[in-house]
Amino acid sequence: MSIVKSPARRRRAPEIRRQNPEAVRQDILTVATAEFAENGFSGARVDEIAARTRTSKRMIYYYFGDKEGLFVAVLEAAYARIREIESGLDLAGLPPMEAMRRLAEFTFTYQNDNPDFVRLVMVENIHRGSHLARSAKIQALNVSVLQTLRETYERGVADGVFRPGLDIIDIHMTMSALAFFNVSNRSTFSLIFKHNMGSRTALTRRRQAVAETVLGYLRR
Amino acid sequence: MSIVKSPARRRRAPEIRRQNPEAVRQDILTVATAEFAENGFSGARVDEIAARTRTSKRMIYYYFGDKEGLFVAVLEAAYARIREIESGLDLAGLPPMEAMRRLAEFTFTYQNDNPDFVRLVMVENIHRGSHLARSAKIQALNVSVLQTLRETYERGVADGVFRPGLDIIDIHMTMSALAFFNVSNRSTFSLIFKHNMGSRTALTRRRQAVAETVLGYLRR
Amino acid sequence: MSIVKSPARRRRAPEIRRQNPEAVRQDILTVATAEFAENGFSGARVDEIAARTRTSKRMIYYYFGDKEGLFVAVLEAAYARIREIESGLDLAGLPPMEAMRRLAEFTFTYQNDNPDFVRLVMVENIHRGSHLARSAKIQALNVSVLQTLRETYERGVADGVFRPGLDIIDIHMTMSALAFFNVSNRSTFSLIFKHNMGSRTALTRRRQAVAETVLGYLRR
Amino acid sequence: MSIVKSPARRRRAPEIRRQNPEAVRQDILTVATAEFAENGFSGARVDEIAARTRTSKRMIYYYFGDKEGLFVAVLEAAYARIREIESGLDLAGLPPMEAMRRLAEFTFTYQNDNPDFVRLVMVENIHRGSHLARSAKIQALNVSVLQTLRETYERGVADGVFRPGLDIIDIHMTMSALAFFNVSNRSTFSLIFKHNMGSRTALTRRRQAVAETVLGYLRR
DNA sequence: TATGAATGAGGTTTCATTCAT
DNA sequence: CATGAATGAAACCTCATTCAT
Repeated sequence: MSIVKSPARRRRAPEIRRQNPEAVRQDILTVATAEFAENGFSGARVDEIAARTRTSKRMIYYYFGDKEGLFVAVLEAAYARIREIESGLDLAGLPPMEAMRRLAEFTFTYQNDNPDFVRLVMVENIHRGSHLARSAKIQALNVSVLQTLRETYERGVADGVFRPGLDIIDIHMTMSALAFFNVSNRSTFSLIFKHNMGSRTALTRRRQAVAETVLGYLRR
Repeated sequence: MSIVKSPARRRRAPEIRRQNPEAVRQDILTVATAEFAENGFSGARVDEIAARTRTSKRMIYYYFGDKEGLFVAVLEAAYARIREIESGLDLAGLPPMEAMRRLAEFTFTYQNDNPDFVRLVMVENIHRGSHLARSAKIQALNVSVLQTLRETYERGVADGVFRPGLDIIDIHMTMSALAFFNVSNRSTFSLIFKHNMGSRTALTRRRQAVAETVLGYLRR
Repeated sequence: MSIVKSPARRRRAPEIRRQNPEAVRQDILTVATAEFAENGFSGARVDEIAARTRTSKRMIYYYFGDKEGLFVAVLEAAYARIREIESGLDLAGLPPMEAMRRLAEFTFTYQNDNPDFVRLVMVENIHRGSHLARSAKIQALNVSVLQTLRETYERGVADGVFRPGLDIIDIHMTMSALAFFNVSNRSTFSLIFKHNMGSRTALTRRRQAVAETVLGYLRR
Repeated sequence: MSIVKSPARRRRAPEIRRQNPEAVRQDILTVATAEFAENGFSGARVDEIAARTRTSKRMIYYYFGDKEGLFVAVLEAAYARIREIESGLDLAGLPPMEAMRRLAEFTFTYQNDNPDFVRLVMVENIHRGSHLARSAKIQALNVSVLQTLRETYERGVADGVFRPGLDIIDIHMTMSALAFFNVSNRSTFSLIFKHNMGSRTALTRRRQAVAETVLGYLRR
């Protein structure tokens, strides 16, 4: 009880609104991911995000500070997801050639199955990485890929199946580029060349072509 | 737009401001290209474009109808430029392997030299190609590449230097992807992997790697 | 006529809304002066100002950029008014003692008749002069007072009616302080000492006391 | 208030956080005094005050009801402090002229050493004394000054050193005005006249000039 | 054809305050 | 007593677009 007269207390119906904060955060993050992926940073509407959430607009600012803070959190979560799955691939147990094909195909499949991730990365690149640069977490997340790739490549060189002297980053870039493009440029490419890149058969064919291309580059 | 700090209106004497309408259009288009490429569609500001133009906002609406119409025109002009240069490459005069390398390297170089083109395509893909779909001109512009590519490929197959049975679109996609990614994802990639993709030496190295990758895929 | 189809044109009733921009600016400025004087900078509401104006909120931003820009303009106008009247006092035509009394009384009367000016200066001081510091015009406006004061003082010293060796700024400060306080601290002072400082007789008495005080300080 | 960047909640063990309630009140009051003095009533942020406190926002509302109640308490405490010191001056032991000089100089010095007091009074005047009017304590606090002043003045008149017939409140007002202005209008005055009013030498000089002015008004 | 003025609708953000535990 | 979570209302500001001359 307050020791001074309490001014105008509004009693609200006791809805079941008590949530655990982590769930609220997650709810916002999920909705925001979709909205930013769909409309870009400037095109996304905080109002729209709030409306699709179980909480209010006010909570978005409570948890994430501002629109940019929310976008940074969305990016971090998106990168965290792919890197986590990636590190569970267990490539060490496969022969180098197999392992490389597996990695290339995983990259391709993941990005095709998760166009939101690809679109968020596109959006962030339009903004010249300014949000990623504000994130402390990002740096730690992304080194593991290169490590895995390096081990596999070196095994392959030792086995005599891969050309020596290649740059790990080059290999990663090639895999990423071929996988990424298939999602990122699908709209314009399909439109211009009347080629449906999203069909099941097209995806299967292209995934194989991509793996071939990568392996062709590596092969002795 | 605000007029802050310039409340004193200067009534300009009706000089002969008669401009060549095509020049006005071009002026607007040039400025708009930079603005859309820099900030995306939603992030671009009509006011900003008008301010950097030698004409007024009214003219933008007069010539292009609305912001979307302007963006469509910007896209059309950007595609027209690359296709025009592409068709001047004269690949028919070169042996197939050389011609393919030339085409891959040109694609890579052009996109690296014209990041605005790449960024506009990214932006349009974020919008799922909706503006391109409104354009009548685009369709006509982009078939020629495939034609050139097909001829070169078939010459190579006939000469026995290329594998038969490949899909022309696959080849084009591979070239585009590897060239495009180098510009489109430069910000995030550089940031995450601490790898400067824009330096002169990095570009030269990567261009060669890209050409190798493409040729490796084609080679018998 | 536009060369492209015009999207959704809303025809508004042809109200008489065509204003000359200087009038619009003045209208906003007048209303804003009252609002800022009444509620301070943070307490003032742009919405409220707009509502009392013949134009819209949007126009405030069009002409003044933001709330701070508006406040700066309000301050500039307020200072301009008092300095303009001040410079019309024609003190040079009076004997020094008379001239000083006239200046002290004018200062007192003006500030009592224009509490908004006093309150704006209070508000600006709460903000540590940050808005005034942004104004280019202010500096030029306020030198003339000191000049007038100096001439009068020196005439008085020459005539043997004023003590020599006094600081012009000290004299100005004393006049200002005594006049200002009567308005600035009226609320708290009246409340605490049960003394109505605003009545006609109180003002007349106090004005004389203030003039006496200033002249007492100057007198040989 | 936002919790940004600290999403990991620390469930604190229910330590013995039992604080002396008076200490909590004082803590809040100290912080609030600084915040209100710095930013005015509307400009002050309850969140900010809470953040700088050793307790939580809830306690502010528990002890003071609302923002206005807190401001009233801040004002009361500020007035209580100056009046307490004032009553300890022991002017009765000094000859009238000395005593008056002492009082004028004390007023000047106290206000210059306690700009927060001056600023709070400014803020309250902007609000037309509405908070002070709500306070019961204030009235009792401020009569003593006049009493002291009256005794001193009458002694001076009896001694033949002061002019008879002056109004006690006039004298108090003159002292207050000259002292107050030096703090209240320092920002704008310094800015406009390029005169540093806060330096040690400027303060010493001005204090003397103020005392002279007051005594000049009183002197027979 | 050209320009500054004008605007409705909606965008992001902030604030004092209250609730559940 | 104490704390983090929650919130409605309203604040400031921006945007694409149109109008009057």
